[in-house]
Amino acid sequence: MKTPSFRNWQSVQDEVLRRIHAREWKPGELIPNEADLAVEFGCARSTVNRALRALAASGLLDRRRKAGTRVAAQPVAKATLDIAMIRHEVEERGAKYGYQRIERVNIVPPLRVSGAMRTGVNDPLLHIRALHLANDAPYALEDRWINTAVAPDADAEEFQTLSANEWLLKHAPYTHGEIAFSAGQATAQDGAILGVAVNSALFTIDRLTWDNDASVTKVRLLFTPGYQLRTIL
Amino acid sequence: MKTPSFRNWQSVQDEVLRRIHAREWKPGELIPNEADLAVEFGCARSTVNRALRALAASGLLDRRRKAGTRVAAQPVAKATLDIAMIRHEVEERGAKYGYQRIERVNIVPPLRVSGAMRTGVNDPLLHIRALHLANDAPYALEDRWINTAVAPDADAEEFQTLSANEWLLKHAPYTHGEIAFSAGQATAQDGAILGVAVNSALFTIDRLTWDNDASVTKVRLLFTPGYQLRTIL
DNA sequence: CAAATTATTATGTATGCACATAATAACATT
DNA sequence: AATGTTATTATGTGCATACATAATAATTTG
Repeated sequence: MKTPSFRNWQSVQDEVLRRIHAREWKPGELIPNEADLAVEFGCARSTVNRALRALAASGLLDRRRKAGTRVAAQPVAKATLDIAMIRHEVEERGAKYGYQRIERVNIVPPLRVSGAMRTGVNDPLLHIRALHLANDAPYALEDRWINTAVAPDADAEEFQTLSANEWLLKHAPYTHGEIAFSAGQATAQDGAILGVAVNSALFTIDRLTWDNDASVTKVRLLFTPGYQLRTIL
Repeated sequence: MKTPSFRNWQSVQDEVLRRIHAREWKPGELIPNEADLAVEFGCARSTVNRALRALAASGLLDRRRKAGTRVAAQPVAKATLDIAMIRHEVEERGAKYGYQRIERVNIVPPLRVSGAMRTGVNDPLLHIRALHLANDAPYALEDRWINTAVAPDADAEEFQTLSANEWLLKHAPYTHGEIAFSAGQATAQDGAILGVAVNSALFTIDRLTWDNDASVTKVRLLFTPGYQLRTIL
């Protein structure tokens, strides 16, 4: 039985996936090492390494120096979500994007906000509430705090026609962040703005971004009922 | 001004990130090409390529043959979620996992299910409803359809003590899938099982997996109020 | 036998070179 | 000026070699 030749990393990776999928290589078991696979596939060892690297990053393989490479015993599926600017999201759905500022104040935030953002309890932050629209209908309600110690230019921005997110993307780079997805019930106030009944289920995204050790912005987005975030596995 | 030497791909990548972050290389602009960066950094061109590759995959850079490499004009943040088995999710939160089968029948599904799974309109599927528990309290309600043409051994499984997801992970590999996150309101029936009021907001996950062109399983998970899915940016 | 040390192994990476490929720029033709 | 062809360029990749590193296995010591 002559093994077909796999002369590039993509076909090596496809064959590896095929063997995993066909359970020729079972979860938890060691697979042949790079050097042996290179001989078998008729390619260079670094080509095998290149093929296996992404599979390890995606959680399908578990690789250890000396111990070798195993098919992950408990594969954890990974779903990657693109967190796009809301304008793009709306426009990609073929709708017309709109934005309305509801409120903009410079105030001392509640403790849960200053605590999360690690700002001083008496430090004022810029608080902005705004509504995003799709075809003139409410799409998402935004409640945002901006740390003007990190983004001082925000103090001069009205955010009347430009959303804070679009402004921040241009003026306040972040190094990392945290994001959470949940379901919450509409309050009377939020429900009135979004045009939905009290206690409607709203898909909720909470996000906090950091520039190294300093928080940049903390935002809560409430999406109108029917909103779905989709991706592929 | 002597440029420090970056002798490995990680430090090259860190420096590239620093320049992007500091807006030395602005969004939308071309950055020096690989060969020039290699000279500047005092390393091999393939080391630069190695460093830039992941940044392109993560959306920070936009790379084109001949045109060169640009800082992405509109960076799209990517959030990667681990879709773990519910048992692991519960146990990682320090709780005791529990499982209760509610129902198991072999029936012809509604059209929206056979349509989504691309099975015949008169083909019976295995329908399983089950409750996942954390510390003996409801955690998630599962409503699942299994395509027994693809996973015929499921016909012999009772799913009395073992959840369908755990069984499928061992017996029915999939090649790809689709997943959607949303917020829905609890019906009277589901609310009663989950022990929550009608119209409570429930975080909802819909998932459909495929083995090449054949659907494997379609599942809807309803999580009790307070559930959050978190990750980092 | 247990603990410490050494040897070995498989992955991780850097390099230089060569070739491949997509795609832009330059040039030629009508 | 518009269209077609060719040349050039920057990324993408394969290869062979060498070295680095983590970590397991084997050997040595008490």
